[in-house]
Amino acid sequence: MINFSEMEQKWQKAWADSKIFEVEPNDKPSFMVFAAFPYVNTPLHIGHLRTYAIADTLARYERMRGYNVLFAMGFHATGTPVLAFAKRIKNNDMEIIDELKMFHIPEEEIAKMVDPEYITDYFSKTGEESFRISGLSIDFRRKFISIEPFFSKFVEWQFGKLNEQNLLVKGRHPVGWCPNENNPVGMHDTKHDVEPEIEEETAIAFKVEGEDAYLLCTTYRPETVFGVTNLFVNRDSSYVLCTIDDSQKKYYISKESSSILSYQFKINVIKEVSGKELIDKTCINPVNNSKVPVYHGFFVKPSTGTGVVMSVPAHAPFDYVALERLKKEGIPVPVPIPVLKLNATQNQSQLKEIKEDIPLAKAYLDLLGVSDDASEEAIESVTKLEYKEESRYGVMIVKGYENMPEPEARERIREKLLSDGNAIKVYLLANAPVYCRCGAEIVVKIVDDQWFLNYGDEAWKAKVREHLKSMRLVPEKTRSEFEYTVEWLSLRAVARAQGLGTRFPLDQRYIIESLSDSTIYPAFYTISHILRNVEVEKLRPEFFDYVFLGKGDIDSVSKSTGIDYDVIKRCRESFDYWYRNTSNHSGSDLVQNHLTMYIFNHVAIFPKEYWPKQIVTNGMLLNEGEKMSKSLGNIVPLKDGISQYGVDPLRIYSVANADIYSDEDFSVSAVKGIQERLDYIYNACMNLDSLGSGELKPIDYWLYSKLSKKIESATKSMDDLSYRSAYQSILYDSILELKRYFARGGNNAIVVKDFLTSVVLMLQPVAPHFAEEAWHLLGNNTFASMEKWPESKKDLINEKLEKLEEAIDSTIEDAKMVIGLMERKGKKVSKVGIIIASKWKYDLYNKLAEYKDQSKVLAELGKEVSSEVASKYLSQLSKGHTELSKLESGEEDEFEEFTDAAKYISSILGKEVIIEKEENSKSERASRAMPLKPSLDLS
RNA sequence: GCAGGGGUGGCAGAGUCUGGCCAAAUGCGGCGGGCUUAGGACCCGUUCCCUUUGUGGGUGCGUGAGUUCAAAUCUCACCCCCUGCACCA
Repeated sequence: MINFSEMEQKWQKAWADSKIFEVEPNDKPSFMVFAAFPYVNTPLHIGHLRTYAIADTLARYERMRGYNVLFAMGFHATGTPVLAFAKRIKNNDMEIIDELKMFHIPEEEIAKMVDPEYITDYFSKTGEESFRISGLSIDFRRKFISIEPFFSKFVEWQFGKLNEQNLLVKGRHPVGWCPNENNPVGMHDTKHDVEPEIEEETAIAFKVEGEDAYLLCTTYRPETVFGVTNLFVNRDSSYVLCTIDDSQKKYYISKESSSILSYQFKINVIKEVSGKELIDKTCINPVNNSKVPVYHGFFVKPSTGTGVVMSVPAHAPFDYVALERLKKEGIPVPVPIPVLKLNATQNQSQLKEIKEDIPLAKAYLDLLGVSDDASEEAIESVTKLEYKEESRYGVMIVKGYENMPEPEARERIREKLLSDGNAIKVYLLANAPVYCRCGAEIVVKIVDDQWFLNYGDEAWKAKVREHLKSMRLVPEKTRSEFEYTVEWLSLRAVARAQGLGTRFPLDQRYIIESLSDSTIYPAFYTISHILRNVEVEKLRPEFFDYVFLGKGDIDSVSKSTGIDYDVIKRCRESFDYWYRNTSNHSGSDLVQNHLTMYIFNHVAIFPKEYWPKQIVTNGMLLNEGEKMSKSLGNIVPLKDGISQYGVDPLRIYSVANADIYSDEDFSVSAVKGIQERLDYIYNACMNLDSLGSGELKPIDYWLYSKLSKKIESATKSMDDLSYRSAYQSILYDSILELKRYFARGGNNAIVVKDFLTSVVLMLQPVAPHFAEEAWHLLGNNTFASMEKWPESKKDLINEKLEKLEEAIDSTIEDAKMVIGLMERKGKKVSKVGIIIASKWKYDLYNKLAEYKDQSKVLAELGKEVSSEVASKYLSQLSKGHTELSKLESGEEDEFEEFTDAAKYISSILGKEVIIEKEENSKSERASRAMPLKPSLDLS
């Protein structure tokens, strides 16, 4: 068995010593590969390997195809995670400490991780180490961390460029907010890690009759405003009359909501009233001026929305039930007014029959058997079903909106209400209540002085859309997701109050948000190693303008910045050379944010020739069907995985075992299977000396034919990044072919060496250490990593021979089956007769293939066979509709090939084998022989 | 809800774009056999059902319908699963 770790260390050292992956511009075409920044506070586990292994496979392949390839990497450290990490260590949080111990991080190191700087330092070092032992062909000189001062200079320049184009805007934005701590809250700041889900709702104003005031109702379904029969308030709650923002209108809303909404609006309370007082009032429906009374709604919660609800008993189970309960109290209640019906033609709702005279809300209550006095949960479930089905099958019956599907009507009516000034937008927490870790209940706040990057800018979007069309996306099916994201991105907040990173140039109080500072970072790889020797203060905008945009000239830039002429020149040349042909690699989860922003920012900042060319995304590596996660404790640290299985088997597994886009499951037995296959190839290389020499036999040509085809198809697959199918053929199939070659009597050292040489070179991109080792075993002394990808020799492809060999295999299969049957029946088989079809059968076969018409073939029949026999044969051939194609081999070829293979067949079957021609055979089964399907006679 | 991906044999996972050579690659697992002191490794056979001196038939690729001489593959509807939905890396 190969000692993987010994072998891997040997070649990693050799690559590092020879600096073959430290690249500079030369006269070859360039190709630059980079993979998403790993975040610097997590040790790498085998789940991380996949993206990098795929990127490296591409890098190594393109290198073999004649490109000068740069593979670069760096680390991401901006934002709050590193700070949060340090805080947790400081608080002696055992969860995180145990996790670090799982990665074998010594306690004394963990102790030092109270210092953020130490964290980034430690993980960037160990991270690099992990990349090195993964055999990635990275130019490590260019590594940087996103919080290094020289990178900040670059980000400042980037934001300057965005600002020049007016893409940075200041505005309002709703966020989850803790009123106690006065801080925005994300998922990580809440109890039980719930994401505060902010929902935009409509609040419709109903004028109070005879009073200069409105009742403000929040609703999810503005389209039902036409069906409002009354309003509901809670008679036991307190309400206030107030103004909202600068409007002159006065509104009644619940007291609780007035304080919740005060984070969104300027609310000025005029007076407090009780719910009871409101019940005496009558309101006017803004859409049809109908008079609607105000009732007590048992389900109305003052903390939800505005604490005022519009009642649509025809379509809302709660409203219907509330009115029924009031009826029992002897209060006269209104008749439901329907606004939509279920579309009869498409209706697949759970309602078995729809009775026109029963309100849908009632129909759904009956369907689920929920009575008027049921629990709120029960009514809630009816509501869910009804809303879902009405939204799917419902069409409006309201005048002016007839037959309009419900979702469309909802939007239209909402827009109308807003533009007429009859409604206002409010934000609610959809999953309220959500609590901050401090215990306070979270509200929605609108922050005013937030800076945004305006991805909604139409001109910008248009450029992105256009460029996206020309980009290569792998796999292609991610395109629709990109397109969707381009449309969906609008304002993105780019300034944060806390965290590591670059100060926001337009307001020094803020830090640039951490996804926004890493959108064009790959460009920095082209010059980062050069800038290591330049003082940070010298990296003024005009330097970057020249390097990335070609603005100005070296002399003046050199004068104003103090940077050496040659350094500037070298930077410009390096960027211009490397950044034209790039491939960005990442996990598929980044399509919706980072990767799309990557395109946006490039398009905004760089000249067109440097825009992104290719994005490759891959699925996750799972462990036993579960995402590898700290909480599940199923993480295999990368270093452990490598020392246990060897990095090459892991690389092959993560690159070639599954379709690139789908998630794959980590399987120890599959990795072992790969080790064994590498071992087989390794041994084959070792044992070349024991093979013979001499003239080439058919089986040698067969192997050459297989090899040539393999190179051809593998090359195509590699070009398509279909690594799975490429390595299926390069690794798995090659071994099956070699095994068959030897079994079939192949024994030619030169042929096998040619075969292995190509296979080993083709393995180089995924299994570089192994390939180097095998390459040297085969007598070479160069680096396989720098060799050329093998060329297919088309003239060695021999379909005829392959068909004949296939015929031999299928004959063996048939014989095995029949022997099995006979022996099960107690008949002993000692001899297998293989009878090759007569020449005339080949002739007729070819004619039929050509004419596709039996009668035409029969018309030309010669004397060697009766028309009766011939037509029977022909009809057998045309059985099934598969088209026949002309045979390349004839009777003689087949006879010779089978004769040659007799020993092979005999050895597999364990029986004596006799090959004969149909015309020479005395067997009664002889006539059953067909071209490439000899008849069998067992005795 | 919106968007994206997916549902194939005991399991994993190809095949779907470009319909036929697909009872469906490959791997794992199971079973039987060989080798071995034994285990591992390795090698051979087998792994939907029926039938058979053969290359035949049936059922079958989430469910239902359709197109076609022919459907895992194309069309439509439905059901189910996974992922993402923003200021968070």
